[in-house]
Amino acid sequence: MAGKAGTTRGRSMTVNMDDIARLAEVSKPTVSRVLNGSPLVSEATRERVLQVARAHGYAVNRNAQKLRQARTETIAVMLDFGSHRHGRIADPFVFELLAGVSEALSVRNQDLLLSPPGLSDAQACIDLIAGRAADGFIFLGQGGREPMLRDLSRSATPFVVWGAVNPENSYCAVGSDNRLGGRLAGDLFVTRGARRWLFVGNVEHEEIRLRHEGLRQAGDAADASIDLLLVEHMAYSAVYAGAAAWLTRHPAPDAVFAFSDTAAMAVIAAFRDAGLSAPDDYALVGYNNIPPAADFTPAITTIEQETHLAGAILVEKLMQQIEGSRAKSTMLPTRLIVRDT
Amino acid sequence: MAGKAGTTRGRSMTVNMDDIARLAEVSKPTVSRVLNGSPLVSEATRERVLQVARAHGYAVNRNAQKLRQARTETIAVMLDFGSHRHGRIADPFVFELLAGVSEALSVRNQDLLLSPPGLSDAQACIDLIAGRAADGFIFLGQGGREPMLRDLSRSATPFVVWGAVNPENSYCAVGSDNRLGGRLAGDLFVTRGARRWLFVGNVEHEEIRLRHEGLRQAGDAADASIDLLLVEHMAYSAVYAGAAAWLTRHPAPDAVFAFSDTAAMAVIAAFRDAGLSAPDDYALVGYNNIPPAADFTPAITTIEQETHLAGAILVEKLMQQIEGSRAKSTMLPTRLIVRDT
DNA sequence: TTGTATGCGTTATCAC
DNA sequence: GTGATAACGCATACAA
Repeated sequence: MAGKAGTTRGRSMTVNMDDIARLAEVSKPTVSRVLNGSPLVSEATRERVLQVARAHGYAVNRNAQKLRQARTETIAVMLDFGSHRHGRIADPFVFELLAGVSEALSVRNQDLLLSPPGLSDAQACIDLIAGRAADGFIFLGQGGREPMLRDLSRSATPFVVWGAVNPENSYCAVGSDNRLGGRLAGDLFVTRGARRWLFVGNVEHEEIRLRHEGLRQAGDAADASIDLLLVEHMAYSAVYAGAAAWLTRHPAPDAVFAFSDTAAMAVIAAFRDAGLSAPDDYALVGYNNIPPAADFTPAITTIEQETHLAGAILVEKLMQQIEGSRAKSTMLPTRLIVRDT
Repeated sequence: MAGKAGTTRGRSMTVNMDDIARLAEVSKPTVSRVLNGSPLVSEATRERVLQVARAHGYAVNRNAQKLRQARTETIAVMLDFGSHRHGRIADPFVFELLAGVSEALSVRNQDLLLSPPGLSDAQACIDLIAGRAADGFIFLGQGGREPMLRDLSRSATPFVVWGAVNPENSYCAVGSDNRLGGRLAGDLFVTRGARRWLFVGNVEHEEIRLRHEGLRQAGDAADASIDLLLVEHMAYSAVYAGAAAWLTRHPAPDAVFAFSDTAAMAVIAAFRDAGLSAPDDYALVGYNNIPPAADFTPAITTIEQETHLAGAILVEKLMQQIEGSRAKSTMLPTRLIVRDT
C-alpha cells in the first residue's frame, strides 16, 4: 500500500522494472518475461505482474531496451522537405507516401524517426546507424541526392528509396516506370499532332530525368522538338512564375508535360494568363493523378502512380535488408489517364 | 595500426567509447567530454580524440546516452493521418505544418518521432513519455480527439496542439482565430446579399466547429439561413461526392463556406457539374490560402492562416513546458483574402 | 586538465 | 517456471 510509485530509497520519481518486480514479489527477469510475452511464465504470476504494472503506470524504458538489444526497431524516414518547401509545399503526393509508410511501420511495431532536413551526406546517415538511432532508412524521393545514395550503397547501411528505378543502381528502389510515363505522354502528344513540346521539371532529379528521357524517345520518333523548362523548385508558385516567364521569351508550345499535377495546374494558370487554354492551344499531361486533377478546369490528363501500396512495399524490402537478405528494385504499374487536356 | 575497429577482446564488431579512449590513449570520460564539446579539455587531446573517432567511424550510441540523461531530446509528433487519408490526402496544409515543425526541431537538435496512427487514448501517450520514448508531444490538428487531449492535460505530460484555441481548454494550443475566420466569411456573404448559406465541414473537429460558430454569428445578425453539409472525411473526393449529393436534395445555396481550399475546389467542381458557377450563382470562401487557390478557376476567396511561423511557435511553447514553465495559447493573425469567388 | 568509480533500466545467460 | 548476475555504452560526481 505504498501509495504511488514507490522506489528503492524514495529517491527517484520514476517507476522501473525493479520496483514492479518487488511489488509483484517476483524477480526482475520475470517481469521482463511477462512484458515481452514470453510463454515461460505461469498464468498466475503473469496476471499479478501485469496488474501491478498497470496500477503503477509502468512502461518499459525504451532506451534501456534499445541499448540492450541488437535492433532499435526504429526506421529513419527522409523527406526532401528542402525541394518541396521554399515558400510552400508543392504536392500532397509525398504526404500520401509518408502516410503509407507510417502505417506500414506501425503494423510492424517500428518507430518512425523523421529525419531532419539537411542530413545530406552519406556519412551522416552511416553515423545515424552507428549511433544506433535507427536500423535503416527510407528515402522518399531521390531529390538531387543520387550521388549520396550511391555512396551509401557502398556501405552496409540498409535502405530503400522511393523514386527512379535504375537497373544500374546498386540499391533497392521502388517507384513508377518513369521512362514509360514519359513515353506515354509523348505518344499522346503525337496522336494530337503536336510538334513543339515543352517539358517542365528539374532533370537533376533522377525520376524526372527519366520522364524527360521517355518523352524524348517518343518525340524523336515523331520528329518533334522538345524544350526544357527547368523550374527552380517544386513549389506551385515557382512553376507558375517559370511558365509565365517562359512564354514571354519563347513561342508557345503545343504540348506540355509537367512533372506533377500540381505543376500542371500552375502551367494551366500561367498559360491562361497569357491567353492560352488547353486542350485548344496545347495538350497537357501531368503526373501522379492527385484527386483534384480529375475535377480541375480543365480536367487534367495525367500519369498514375500506384502509391497506395508503396508504403508497405518499401517497408517490406527494407526489413528484408535489415534481416540480412538483399532486396530487388521494383517498378510499379504506370498508366496514362486521358482527360480533357 | 590495429586496422579497423579493434575492440576489447575482438568479440564485438561495433566501436564504442572505450575503444576510442584506448586508441587515443585517454580515459573514457575524456572522450565523452570531447564529444560533448566540454571546455575542460586541452586542444591537443581534443584533436587527437576527434581524429581517432572519425578514423574509426565512431558515433555515440544515442540509446545509451538517452538512458543516462534526464531528457530524451525527442519529440513525438502526432498527425491525424486517419481523417486526412481514406483514399487520398486532402490538403497540403498539414504537410506544411509538419515541415515547419521538423525544421524547428532540428534547429534545437531534437529528434522527431512521428507517432503511429491510431495512438488515440491519453494513457498510450502517457506511457510513451513514461517509457522515455519522447519528452513531449506536438499534435497537428485536434481532429476528433478533443476528449483525449483534455484527459492528457490532467496529467503532467508536456504537449502543444495546433488547432482551435479555446480559452476554456487547459492545454496550450496554437492556431488561427477560427471563429473570426467564420465571421469574416459571413460578413462577406452579407455584403454579397446572400441569404441561404451552406457550411461544408465536420463540426466534430473543434477548429471547424468554431468556424461554423463564427459564420453563424454573422448569419444570425443578417438573418440568413445556414445549412450544414457534414462531409464524411476530409478527402477531396468525399467533399465532391457530398456536395454533389447535397444539390440533388436541396435548393442551391447562394453562399458556401468550405473548411479548406481543397474542399472549396471540390465544391466548385460539384456545383459546376450541376450547372452552378461562382461567383455568379453563389459566393464561396475557403480556408488556408494554399498556393493553387489563387490561380484556380475561379480564383478562390479564402481565409489565411499564418503557418510559416507555426512550427517554431509550437516547438518553442513545448520546450517551455518541458523545462517546467507553463505556456499560454496563442491565436495567429487571421484574415480574409478576397478573390473571384 | 584528466582519471576512477558508479549507476542509468533493460535483457541474456546461466543456474536452480 | 523462476532467480542471481552480468553485460549494454554512456555521463556524472568526485578525486587527483
